[in-house]
Amino acid sequence: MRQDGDLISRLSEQGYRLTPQRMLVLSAIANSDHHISAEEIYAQVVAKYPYVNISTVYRTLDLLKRLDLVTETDLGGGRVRYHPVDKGHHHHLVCQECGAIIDLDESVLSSLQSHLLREYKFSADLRHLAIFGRCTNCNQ
Amino acid sequence: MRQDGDLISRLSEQGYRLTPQRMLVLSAIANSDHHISAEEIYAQVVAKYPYVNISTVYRTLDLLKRLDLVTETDLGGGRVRYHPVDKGHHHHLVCQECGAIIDLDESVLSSLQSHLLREYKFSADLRHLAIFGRCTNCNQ
DNA sequence: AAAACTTATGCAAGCATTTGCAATTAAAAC
DNA sequence: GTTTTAATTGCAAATGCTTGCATAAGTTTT
Repeated sequence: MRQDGDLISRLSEQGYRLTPQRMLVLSAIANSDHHISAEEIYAQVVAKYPYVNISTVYRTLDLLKRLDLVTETDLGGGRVRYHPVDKGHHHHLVCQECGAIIDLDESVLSSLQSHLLREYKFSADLRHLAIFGRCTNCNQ
Repeated sequence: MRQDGDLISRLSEQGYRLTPQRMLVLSAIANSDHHISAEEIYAQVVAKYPYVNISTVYRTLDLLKRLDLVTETDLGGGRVRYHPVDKGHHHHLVCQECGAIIDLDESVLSSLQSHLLREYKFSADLRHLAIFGRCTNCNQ
């Protein structure tokens, strides 16, 4: 709980206003123990402060992405999920058959990252990738 | 031109009906020289056969995905793009700054694929991946 | 502390895509 | 060749997310 101080101070450092709406979005993300969706954030925010629009949630998420404070990952299921950068990066293997999600350490993709930088001079953002496929069970 | 015979025969082999709508979607994909979007397919289809609904286009694309005849790739820009599987797989490095797209040979990810299979028993679908990041120019 | 400027929000409309349902079409059974 | 059954479509509504615009709130200048 209450690890949102970091996100909040980063925002104000950079000259952004700490509106009530933003504070609520920030603490919803910081206090969540999983990869949270915009809809889930919105539900938490509205519970405390009813007159907030969901577009404000999306705009705040957009800001946090631009400032590299949260990562955005599409884990399937039709909605994108968010995770604070300072809680560590990792990747996900998503089974398209049963929906199982296997967490993967960041290091698994680090050689790919350096390969792309060396051969293509491309700085890949591989902080939070979802790789789709089939897990052992579903691959029979 | 006219490489859609393959897609069409594959569909009928598997017992699916070859409706006019499907034929038009199929030939739009097969005759396109780039990664085509649903909206582009729809425009081509409607030009020849006006009473087609866009949901039919999406449903046909869905069918083709399930049958592994086309791949779906999110290259950014808010819409997903489609490509026939038999025209070869490759990956894309997408620059989030300038939008440049660098094509990447399939082989670049084959060692990752075998690693995931060996270590995690996960059969990753790495046929047509988009990796986001920054190209040389935009990375200053 | 009022005026001028900038930032952030709410609202409504828009976009790409999906889905439920009823109507149409084709295939299978008789 | 009807009847029964199943597959496919169109339509309209819904979903997740984005955007334009007017209002509101906060900053800066004077």
